[in-house]
Amino acid sequence: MAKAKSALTCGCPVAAFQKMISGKYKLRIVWDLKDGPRRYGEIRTGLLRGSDGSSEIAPRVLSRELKALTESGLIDRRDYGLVPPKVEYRLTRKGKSFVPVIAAIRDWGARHLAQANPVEMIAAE
Amino acid sequence: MAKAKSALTCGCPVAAFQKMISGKYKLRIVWDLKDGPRRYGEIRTGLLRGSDGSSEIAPRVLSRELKALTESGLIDRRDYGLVPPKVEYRLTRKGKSFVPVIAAIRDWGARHLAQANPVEMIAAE
DNA sequence: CAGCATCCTGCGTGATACTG
DNA sequence: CAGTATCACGCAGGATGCTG
Repeated sequence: MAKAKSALTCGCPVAAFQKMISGKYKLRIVWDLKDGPRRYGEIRTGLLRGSDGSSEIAPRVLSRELKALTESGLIDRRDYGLVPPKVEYRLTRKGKSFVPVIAAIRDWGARHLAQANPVEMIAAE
Repeated sequence: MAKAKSALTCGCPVAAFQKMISGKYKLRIVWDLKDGPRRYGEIRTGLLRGSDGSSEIAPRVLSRELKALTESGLIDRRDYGLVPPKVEYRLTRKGKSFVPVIAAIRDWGARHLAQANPVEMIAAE
């Protein structure tokens, strides 16, 4: 069995998953978007909060992550095409289906990675 | 709320998670180990099967992944200290608790990433 | 406001050779 | 068998400046 073995799916969804969420912000972006559409600047600001204070996020980086996520089909880009520009990103159906997975990751992380005080971290959001 | 904000935990388990499983093989190693202890060579061979045929895995790479996983507390290294060498890697309790998360990832990946034929991929293992 | 263009740097990854 | 040592490379990611 398991005749399907193309390079992308590679018989191992995990590899594809890793590629899809590679990058420091992709997971967090999807997570932040779970509450509804957000504008570019909002995402950017949201990522700074909670980050390890590593200055700012290069627009180039965020832009690429966003584009990658769009091409992955997790998020959708809506350009209102006006001046000043207004662009919103929102989760696609696929993206929404992915949220529980991130929740599982967060939950596990809160239990096993947070030596600090897990309770507060869970209550954090 | 959320007073805890060290760089490692960073108020965001996701970041720590990403660091922990960064690397192409870590997730797959943990997954392969879920069935029981495995020797270095077995892991190596196991990783080749299902990989995108990108030749072999550099020992240096596998070694580092294994060491990182050990330091993360996900796996445990047991050296039998004999000649020829025999070393087994097995999941720790923490590692075992992580398996369901990978399962969730695999499950989601099988449903949303496998354009080929998801049914066979699920049945694959 | 929401990006794109350019340069630069560190690290993850691969290949090869060697060792206890 | 289970690694370590060394070299090399590509790419993610940061910094800065500019644009429609």
